[in-house]
Amino acid sequence: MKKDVTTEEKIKEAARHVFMAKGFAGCSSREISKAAGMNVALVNYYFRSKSQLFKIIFETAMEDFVTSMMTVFSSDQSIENKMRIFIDREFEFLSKHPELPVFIITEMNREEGCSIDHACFFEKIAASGIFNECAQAQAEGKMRKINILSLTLLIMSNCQYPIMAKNLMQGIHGISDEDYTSNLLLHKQNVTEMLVNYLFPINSKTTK
Amino acid sequence: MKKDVTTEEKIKEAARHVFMAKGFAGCSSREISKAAGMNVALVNYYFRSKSQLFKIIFETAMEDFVTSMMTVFSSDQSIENKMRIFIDREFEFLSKHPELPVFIITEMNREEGCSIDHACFFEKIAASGIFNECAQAQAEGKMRKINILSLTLLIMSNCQYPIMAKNLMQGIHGISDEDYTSNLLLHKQNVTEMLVNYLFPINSKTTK
DNA sequence: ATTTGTTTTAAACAAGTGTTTAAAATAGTT
DNA sequence: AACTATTTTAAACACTTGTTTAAAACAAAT
Repeated sequence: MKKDVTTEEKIKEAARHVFMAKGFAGCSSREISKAAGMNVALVNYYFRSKSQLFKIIFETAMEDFVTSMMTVFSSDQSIENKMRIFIDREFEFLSKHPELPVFIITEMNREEGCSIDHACFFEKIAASGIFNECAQAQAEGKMRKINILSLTLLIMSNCQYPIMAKNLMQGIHGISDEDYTSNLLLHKQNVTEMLVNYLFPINSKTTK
Repeated sequence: MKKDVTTEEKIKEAARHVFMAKGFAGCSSREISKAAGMNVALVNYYFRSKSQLFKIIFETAMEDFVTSMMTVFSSDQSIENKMRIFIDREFEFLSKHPELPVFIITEMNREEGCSIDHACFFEKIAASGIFNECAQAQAEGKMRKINILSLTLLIMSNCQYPIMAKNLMQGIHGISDEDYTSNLLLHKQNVTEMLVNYLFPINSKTTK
C-alpha cells in the first residue's frame, strides 16, 4: 500500500521548514525528525546524514529560485518589460518564500558548505543569455550603460532586501504584519518606477 | 599591573569575530575561548554565559550601527545632501563590517532572541527626527511623496544588500575579491544617482 | 503460516555542548 | 614574608549532538 504522502517527502518537507527558519547550525536532526513525526534514525535511514539532507534541501531551493527567474528571462518580451515582469514575479515569489534569500546568503557565507557545488546554478543564469541581452540593449542605447554586476545588484537589492529585512523594518517603524504586506505592494511599484526610470530614461514614458 | 589589552576585551574581540562569521548557533563557547587564546571557563567567568556574551556583542554592534547613521542625521545639511552623505558613509561603514547586516537580520529573525530588547535602538533612530524632516521636505515639495517605510527600504536595500550578497554576486558573475570591491565603488555612485534622481526629481540637477 | 524484504523504532555510541567546581597560579597588600 | 583577593586553569558535570546497531513492526509473496 502506497501512502498519499511518502515518508521521504514528509522528511523533506519538515527539513525544508526547519532549515529555512533556523539554518543548518541552528537546528538538530532530532528537531527535524520530530517535526516530521518520526524517529531520528529514520531520517538518517533515508538521507544518510544531516549534511546530505541539507544539501538536497538547499539545492532544490536554489533550483526553485533560479527557475523562477529563468521563466521571465526566456519569455518573449522587450528588455524593459522583462524587467517589470521580473520585479513583479520576484516580489510574489519571495513573499511565498521569505526566508529564502537569507538562507541562500547565509549558506554562501558558510565555510563548511556541505560540499555543495554552487556554480551550476549560476551557470544556468548565464546560459539564459539574459546578460548578453542586456549588453546588446545597452549597445543599442536602449538601456543605461552600467556594468552588469551593478545592474544585477540594483534589481536584487530592491527585490530581496525588503523581504529579508521585514522584522528589522517592522521594528524600526512599528508596523504590523498586515501593514507591512500591504506596504510591500506600494513599495514594489515605487521600485519598479525608480528602476525603469533609471535604466530606461528615454522610452520609460512611452511604454506602459 | 594593567595589561595593554585586558582579558575581557580579548574575549569580546574574539567573540565579535566568531559570532559575526558563524552566528550564535554556528559556534561553540570553546571556539570563542580558543580564538581568544584561553580556557573556556574564563569566558564564563567574565560573562556568565554564551547568551550573555552574545547579547553584549549584538548590542554594541547595533549601537555602532545606529551611531553611524545618527551622525549623518544630526548634521547641518540639506535633506538631499544628508542622503548623499548617508549613502557614502553607509557603504564605507559596511565595507568595514560586512557581516553586520546579515548578523542583525538573522538575529532579528531568531525566536530565542537571547532576551535582547531591540526596541531601544529603533527609538534612537526615530528620536533623531530624521523621519519628521523627511515628512516636512515632502510637504514642501522638495522630496518625492512616498511613505517613510518605502523610503527607508529604498536606501537600506541599495546600501546593505550589495555588501550582504557579496559571495552570491561573486558566484553569479565570477568576480574576484578585488574586482568586487572596486565595482562596489562604481555601484555606490550609481545608487546615489538613481536614488537622488528618484527622490529629488526637481533640483537633482542643480545641486552638486 | 512461514518466509522474505522493507520500514520503523528504541537504545546505544562517542564526541561535543554549555556550565560549574575546586584547585592552581598570579598579583596586591601588609 | 605571609596573607588576601583576583585571575586562570584542568577537570568534571549533565545534557545534546550526529550517527549507528540491532531488534521490532510491517507488508508482500509463497
